[in-house]
Amino acid sequence: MRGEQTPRLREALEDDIVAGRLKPGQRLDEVGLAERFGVSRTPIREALIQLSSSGLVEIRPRRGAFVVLLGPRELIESFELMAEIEASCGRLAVQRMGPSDREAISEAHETCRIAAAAGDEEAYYPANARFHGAIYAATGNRVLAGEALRLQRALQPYRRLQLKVPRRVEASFAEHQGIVDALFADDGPRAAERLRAHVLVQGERFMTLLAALQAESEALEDAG
Amino acid sequence: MRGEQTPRLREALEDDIVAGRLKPGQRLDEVGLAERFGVSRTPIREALIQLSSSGLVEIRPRRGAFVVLLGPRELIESFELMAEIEASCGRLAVQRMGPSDREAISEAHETCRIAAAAGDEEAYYPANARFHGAIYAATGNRVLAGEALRLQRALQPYRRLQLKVPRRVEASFAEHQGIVDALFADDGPRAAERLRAHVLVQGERFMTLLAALQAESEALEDAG
DNA sequence: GTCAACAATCATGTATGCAAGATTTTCTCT
DNA sequence: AGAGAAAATCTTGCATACATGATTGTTGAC
Repeated sequence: MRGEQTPRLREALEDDIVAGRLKPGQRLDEVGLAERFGVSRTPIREALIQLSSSGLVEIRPRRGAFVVLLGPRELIESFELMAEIEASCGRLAVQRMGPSDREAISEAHETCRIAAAAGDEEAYYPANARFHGAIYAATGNRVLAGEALRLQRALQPYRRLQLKVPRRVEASFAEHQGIVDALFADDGPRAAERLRAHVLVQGERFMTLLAALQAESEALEDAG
Repeated sequence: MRGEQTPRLREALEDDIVAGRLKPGQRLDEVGLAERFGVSRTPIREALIQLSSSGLVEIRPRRGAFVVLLGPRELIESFELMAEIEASCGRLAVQRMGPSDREAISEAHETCRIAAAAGDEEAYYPANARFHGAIYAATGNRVLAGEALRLQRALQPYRRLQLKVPRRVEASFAEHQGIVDALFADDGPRAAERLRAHVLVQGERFMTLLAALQAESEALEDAG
């Protein structure tokens, strides 16, 4: 056995969670994961601890590790934090982005346009992540960009649940257009405001969906 | 042996780092720490992994764990992130703070005043942390407040090095006064701007100090 | 039939053992 | 004596073992 299992395991689990193969609330059995990856519990535990620090996993003492399931309040608060950070990124990006940053943003935006025009939600997700990532990178602040990326991933499992919101992709792309316009007009405050609104409205859309789902499940409970 | 060593160890190490008893760049030997705390390496390792995720420790594969020593660039970037988050907190606090929040801010501010008037740097530190913490809490957003607190602690070891900057405490308190004025005048944008400036200027002061220290050490090298 | 208590089972938390990479020391050659 | 290579030492990364708290299943009483 030649070293460095933990990073690989962390990434694999992270991918599984972000991609939705491991669902929020699901329990992560150490022995099961150890068998699945062909390692002992030790590196699995270390990977889980790292994931708990990045917000994707919750470890309850003596109870085990669970894929984080944010409650409504935490979700709202997380989206608000995300909105604030994205707004900051937008303002700073306007001040500092160079030609290659503009190119990266334009390119990701075009990829979004294609996916949106085709109504291809599966393609829109990664394009959207790249678009926002390009804005983070354009700030030139790696610490800030790293925080933004971490939060983006932590919230990804919940964005995934928005699949059924009608015309979601079209609305998102229209907002992107407004953001790009502000960025390329070197209007920092406007870019910040539009990014903030873009993220907050996502959160709100999600909460609406959540309320609908809860009402539905309660109706089922009453019926059953 | 009755469970749950890891959290205790994490807190103890965190305190040591934040309080400066473990200095940036210092190596953290697993065996040594295990002996010191009277446990095996396993919970020590887990605590170190957690600290690495919260930004206080850096783990280099096969090399060991080190108290994080941010380079100039990372320091500037971290202070900028902190400034953005604090600005957001200020703006949101104006929108949402209740009477008890105002009281907590006032109280912490008065404690700062006393420490500043006495020129008591040791007392000013915790009072300053409480003042900022009261603003985070006033946002009503626990996720945001948690992030702000995490960053505050990650940067604490570097703030500590500013001890020798002349009239630092007086300048800081004067800035606090401006922040409080804006907050209590319900002027969100102004509070945000003043908080941003307050944190950024701290970073700049620190960088100036750092440059001076480096010049000094280089002069010593040349002489020796 | 339901609930409670107890026993058996299971998973986690920690300790210990071992292999491999990193570091330091020593030895050799120039 | 200094530089480089080889060996000894040390430390980390992972595997395994074991004890304790959690969970589940069973039995018995009401």
